[in-house]
Amino acid sequence: MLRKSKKERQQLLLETIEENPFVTDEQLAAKFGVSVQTIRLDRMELSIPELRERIKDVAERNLENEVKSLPLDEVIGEIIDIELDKRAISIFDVKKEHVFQRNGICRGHHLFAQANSLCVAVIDDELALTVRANVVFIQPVRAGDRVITKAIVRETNKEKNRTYIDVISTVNNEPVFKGEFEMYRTKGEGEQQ
Amino acid sequence: MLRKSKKERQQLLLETIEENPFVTDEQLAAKFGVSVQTIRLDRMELSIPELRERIKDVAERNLENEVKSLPLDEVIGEIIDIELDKRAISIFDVKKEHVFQRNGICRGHHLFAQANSLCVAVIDDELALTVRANVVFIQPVRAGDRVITKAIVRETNKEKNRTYIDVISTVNNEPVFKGEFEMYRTKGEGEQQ
DNA sequence: ACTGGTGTTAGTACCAAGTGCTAAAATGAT
DNA sequence: ATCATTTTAGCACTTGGTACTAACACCAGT
Repeated sequence: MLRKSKKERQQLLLETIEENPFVTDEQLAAKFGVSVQTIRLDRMELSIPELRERIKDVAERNLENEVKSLPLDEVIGEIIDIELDKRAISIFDVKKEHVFQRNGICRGHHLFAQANSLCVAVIDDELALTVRANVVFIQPVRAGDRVITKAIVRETNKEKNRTYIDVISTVNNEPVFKGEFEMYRTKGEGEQQ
Repeated sequence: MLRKSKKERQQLLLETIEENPFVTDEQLAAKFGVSVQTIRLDRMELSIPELRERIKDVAERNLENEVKSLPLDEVIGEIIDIELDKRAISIFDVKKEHVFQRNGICRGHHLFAQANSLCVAVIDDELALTVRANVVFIQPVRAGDRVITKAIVRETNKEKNRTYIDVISTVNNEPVFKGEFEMYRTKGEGEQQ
C-alpha cells in the first residue's frame, strides 16, 4: 500500500472526521496505516479535538436545535385565546433562527405558518384543511418582535364545507401581515377526501 | 438538611438528567448530598446510562435531526435546478413530521414554505421579500409524497421593485398546490454590482 | 438483645480514549 | 554522510465511568 504524504493524510483526516465525528484515533490509524501517535500529532496540528469533545459538540448543537425544530409539527406560535368557530389569538416571538441572516427580516413562511395553524386550530372539526389563501406582508418583521395574530371566522358555508377566516398579525399594534383563508372542513355532510 | 428518601431522590435524578444530560455523577452526588456510589446505584436501578453514553445518544439523535431541522432556516426543499430571475425547481420529500397525526395530510404551511423559499431563491438580488401571495391547495399531500415545485418568473417591474412569480407544485405529475407571489427586491434584474 | 433487610458508603481493579511528555527510530533531501 | 522532518514507542496521568466486594448504619420484628 502506497502510503500518502503527510499533507494528503491530514486532508483526508479532516474530511473523514467531518463526515463521521464518531471515529476513534485507533480506527483512523488503522484506516491510514499509521500509528495512533501519528494520528494524534495530526489532530494537534489541525486543532481537531478528541472524540469525546467532538461528540459533545454535536450533542450541544443538537440540544439547541431541538428547541428550534419542535415547533415544526406543532402549532406555530402560542394560542392565548380561542373561541371555537369564532376567533382565536396566538403570539409568536420571532427569534434569530426565523430571520434572514443577511438583513434580519423574518422569513415570510413563518408568518404564514402562524396564521395558517391558527386557522386550523380555530375550526371545531376533526378535519380542517387549507384550500386557498391570499396573504399580504405589510411590514417587515424582525428578530425580537412579538407577533400577535388574530383569526376571525367570517363565514361558514355548510353546503360547500367551507369556512372563511380573516387573519391580521400585528407587532406593537402595527399591522405586519394580513390574510384571507378558505378552509375545508368535514362537519355537516362528512365528505372525506 | 433533611435528606430525601430514595424514591424522591431517584425521581429528582430522572428529572435532572432529563433536563441536563451533561451532568456527571459527581455533580449529582454533590447536588443530592449523597456519595457518588449511591448515584451510581440509582442509575443502575433506573437504567440510566453513563454520561458519555447519554451525550452520544443526544449526538446521534442529532445526526438524524440535522436533516429535519436544517430546513427551518434554509431553503425548504432541495433546489435541483435554477436559472436566476427566470425559473427554479425544488423537491421536498414529505415526512411524517410534516403531516397532521390525525389524518396524515401535509400541513399547508410546509407547501407554502417550499414555494415561498423557492421564490426568494430564484431572485438574483441581495434582498428579496414576499409582499403578497395567493395560494391554492389543490389536492391533499401525504407523508411519503415527493413534491416537485416549479417557480417561473412572470414579470419584473423595475420602477416598482417588484417581481411576480408563478408557482406550481406537483406530486406524481398531478398538481397539488399553486400560487402567485409578488416579491419585493432592491434592484431590477441584471443590475448587480 | 439478636437478626434481617434496606440503604448507603468505601475501596479496589479495570476500561476507553484520550493528553503530555520524552526519546528513539525511520525516512527523505541535499 | 548528515541533517531535518516525520513517525513511532513508551510511560505517567486524566475523566468518568463499570464491576465487584466489603463494611457500615439504621430501623423493624420476634
